[in-house]
Amino acid sequence: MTRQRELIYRIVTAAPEHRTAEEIYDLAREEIPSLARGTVYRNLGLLVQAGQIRKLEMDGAPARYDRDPLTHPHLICQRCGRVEDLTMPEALLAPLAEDLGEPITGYELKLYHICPACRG
Amino acid sequence: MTRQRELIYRIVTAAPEHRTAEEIYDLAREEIPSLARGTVYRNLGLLVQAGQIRKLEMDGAPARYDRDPLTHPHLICQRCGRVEDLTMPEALLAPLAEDLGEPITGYELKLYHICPACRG
DNA sequence: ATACGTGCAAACGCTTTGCACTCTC
DNA sequence: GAGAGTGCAAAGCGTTTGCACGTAT
Repeated sequence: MTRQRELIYRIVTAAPEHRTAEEIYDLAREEIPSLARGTVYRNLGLLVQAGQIRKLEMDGAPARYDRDPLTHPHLICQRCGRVEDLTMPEALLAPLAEDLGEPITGYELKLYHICPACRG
Repeated sequence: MTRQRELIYRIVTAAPEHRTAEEIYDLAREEIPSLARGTVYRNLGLLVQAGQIRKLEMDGAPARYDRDPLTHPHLICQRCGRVEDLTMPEALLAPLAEDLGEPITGYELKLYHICPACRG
């Protein structure tokens, strides 16, 4: 754990925000101005691989990073891209998986809305 | 509807496959060899906007196009990227949306597995 | 003739990567 | 002093776009 990686991890996990690599990069440079963008991407990748954080691909927008590595659904504002975590009764998905007769290795559920702030 | 757009639409809707732009481009050039990649992207975009087909963003892989424009879940092979359509009892999502007390403008549900072919 | 669509190639945005250097153990 | 991690800049990849030309009304 280098200073850089520790900082990046701290930024992702400190707040419930789901930030983009660029946002993390900007925040991190307040503390380590020499930090390189590549280092941010590299470390985010490593943290994801290590199961410490989660990457959220965003449909035509930069990916965002979630401090909670466990699978759970997200509520996404279609206007500003803000992401909120949802809690999902596992029971909800079970019947669907059962119908398939297929072992499911994971899932991804995104709900879209216009957040109160954007609704005005 | 030009010849090119008609062809692209036909390729997407003819088969249940969820093809990438590149695959569609290759297939289309068998019929119109002069077809440009840009034309494929442009027309796919227009068809999506017109609500005739649906674009499926694929998490770090090229997008795929679905002949069914209606929202429905997908079963995706993590190894080869193959996509199958699922039918989702609307009733399943309703309680979740209700809990939010938020108007949902859309959803996206992806289930992941290793398809029989890849499982060997 | 007028508007829309095409082919081509260059640009774009996000992300990854090769490299030489610098830490750390 | 060996191995991992960094900063930098260039490349990569899927996709988009500006432009001049073609094509269909």
